[in-house]
Amino acid sequence: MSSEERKKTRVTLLDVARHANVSRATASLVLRKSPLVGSETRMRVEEAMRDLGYVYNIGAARLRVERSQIIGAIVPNLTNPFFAELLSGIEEIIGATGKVVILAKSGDRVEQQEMLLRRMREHGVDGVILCPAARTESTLSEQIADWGMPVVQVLRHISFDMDYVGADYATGMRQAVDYLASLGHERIAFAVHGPVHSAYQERVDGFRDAMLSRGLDPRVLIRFPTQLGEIAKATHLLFDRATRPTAVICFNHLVALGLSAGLQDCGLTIGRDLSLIGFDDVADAEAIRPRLTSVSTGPVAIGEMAARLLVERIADPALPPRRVVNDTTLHIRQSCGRPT
Amino acid sequence: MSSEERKKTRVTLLDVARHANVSRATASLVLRKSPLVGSETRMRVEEAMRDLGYVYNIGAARLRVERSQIIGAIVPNLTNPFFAELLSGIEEIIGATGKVVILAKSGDRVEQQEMLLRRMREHGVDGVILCPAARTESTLSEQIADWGMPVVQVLRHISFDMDYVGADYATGMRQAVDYLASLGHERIAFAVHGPVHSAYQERVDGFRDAMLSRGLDPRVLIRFPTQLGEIAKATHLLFDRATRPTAVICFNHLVALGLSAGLQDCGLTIGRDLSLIGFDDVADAEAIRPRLTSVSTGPVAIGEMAARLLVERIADPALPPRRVVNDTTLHIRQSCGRPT
DNA sequence: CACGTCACTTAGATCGATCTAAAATGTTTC
DNA sequence: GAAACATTTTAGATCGATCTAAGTGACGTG
Repeated sequence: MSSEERKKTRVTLLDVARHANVSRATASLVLRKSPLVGSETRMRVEEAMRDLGYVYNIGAARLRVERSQIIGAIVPNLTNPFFAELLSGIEEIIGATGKVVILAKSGDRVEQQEMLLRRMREHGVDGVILCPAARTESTLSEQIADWGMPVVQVLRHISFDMDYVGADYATGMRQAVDYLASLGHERIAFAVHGPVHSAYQERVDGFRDAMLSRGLDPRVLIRFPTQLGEIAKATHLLFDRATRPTAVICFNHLVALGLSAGLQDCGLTIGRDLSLIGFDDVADAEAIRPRLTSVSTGPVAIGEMAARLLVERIADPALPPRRVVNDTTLHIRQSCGRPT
Repeated sequence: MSSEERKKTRVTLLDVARHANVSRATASLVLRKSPLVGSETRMRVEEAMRDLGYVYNIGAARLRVERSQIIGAIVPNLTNPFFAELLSGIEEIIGATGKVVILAKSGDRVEQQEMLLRRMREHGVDGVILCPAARTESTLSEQIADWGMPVVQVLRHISFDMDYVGADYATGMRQAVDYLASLGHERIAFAVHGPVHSAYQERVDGFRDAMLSRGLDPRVLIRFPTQLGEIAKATHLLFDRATRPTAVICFNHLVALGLSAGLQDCGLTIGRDLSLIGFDDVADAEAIRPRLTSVSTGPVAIGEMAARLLVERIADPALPPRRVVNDTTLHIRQSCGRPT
């Protein structure tokens, strides 16, 4: 019990076994709650574990059984609250199953992502939840299959051969466009930013399709800087073209936040001078003023679902690949009005 | 090379050795870049590794050497962007040293935290960065010492015997109070929320000391709900007392965001009708309108510093405990004016 | 009383790396 | 040509768990 004795060498199962007058094998059975051991023996062993302050060594166990109880999560970055919420959902579910999450950010760089995947394999992760970096080759999925590593794609996908959890961006776009159109808007811009990936493409395509089916001009894509601070300063991009839009749909929470700020800086009143619709709707969104009408994609729920899928995939690698596409909902608040 | 052969049994160092016509020991030396092996042999082994698609098994290695290359990070939650930024800093530094971060959230619950610490010990983490849950007993530090586990406290501290990295909340408070006082404010409220812990206490004490040294009444502490959505709705608490404050200092980013929204909902103009100062200044802060004057604590830098300290602590457990207290800076923007 | 059954218990091999101590090989030196 | 030395290489034990296959009693039965 006292700290000095234990400090040098960690307490091992063999120590426990000796202390309880049983064999290592029996102690191991107690550890794994096997029904084979007698209740009197079980109690003796459990007491010995407490007495000695025994700590299970998962690493050693993993050498025998093929299960590390570690899963990996790779996201582009963490300062974007959207990914933080995603991660929160992942950690919640994985933690509840007794596993542990290794966290890493790729910075949307393919080489970094490759390095991280290797590192995770070295750690023997049971599986990985991956939000693929922009420009990830689809051949990565073959490599992953080759490695025999269970992987769930989240938010973005590079292959149909791996599980995927995301949101229905196209429908979200349609909801936004339809709502604006119903208010009478015709010149609607889509404010995009960041690298191109499947989620980007789906939003852009969704925007175009929704606009076309309304008979509206789908070509007004305006590209904003990546950094939040720069977006507000670039607000003028909205007005640099011949025909000025009466409404803007934002690519994500960052763009919405930036433009909301930028428009106010220009002295414009959102919802009156220009209508604004956000995308993603992270937790902070409800505290922005003016209240932003926004398409919600539910990052926490996506993270939870991805974690569940990964757990199932690990349990049964032969399962056919599944795609879970969450519904989006349009939260109508106060940033949209009739065009002027 | 082809996927079928390898799928059953993972490629081991022994396979590599055989393929390169050397012993397991030699292959191991190559792996660890020992200068002992001849350059011709080294090349042969490295080629074999590539040919067979060998992946290092850290878990197996860890059984011999006492180093898992895993560190743990425990934070109260992840949806608060403050902690997400902290984590981003941690991951950045730990990742750069070739280690990996296990992430977990305690939900500010002591039992959960205890369970997580145990789980991390089972995984043999080399050390832990811990933001202690509220109401953590200071005896935890003795247990941790007993375990011989390197731990760095971040943002909150429970003991002087462990390393600590945080921000100088007291000085931050003084900066805020001084600034408001210099504008002529005398009735300044401190809007707090959440559980009580060292960082909470330091802010409260800092507020009181700063107010007292200006000869102002330090007793106006107003407690707001924990959830962001509730804060805005509770804004009226500011005006429920006999003498209404002319300025409010916010406990953190969430309170600042909530009150900023709530005040606007009341039809008040921030900076004119009431002055508001934020605390923490996460990345989003620069995009809030009106621009919030705010005390910045630099979460990313704190995370980075904590990670560096942990790495040093792991390298030399005998080091005396250190405390790193980052300076805070007051970012003056537009949410404060003269009292009316 | 021998034998089969039931309920536990255990010895020893095993997972994939590292480490020690010794062996093999090559090079100088006298 | 042998001893001394430097340079590489290796056999085998080891880390702490799990797993297989076999062992030990106790008990009931024909």
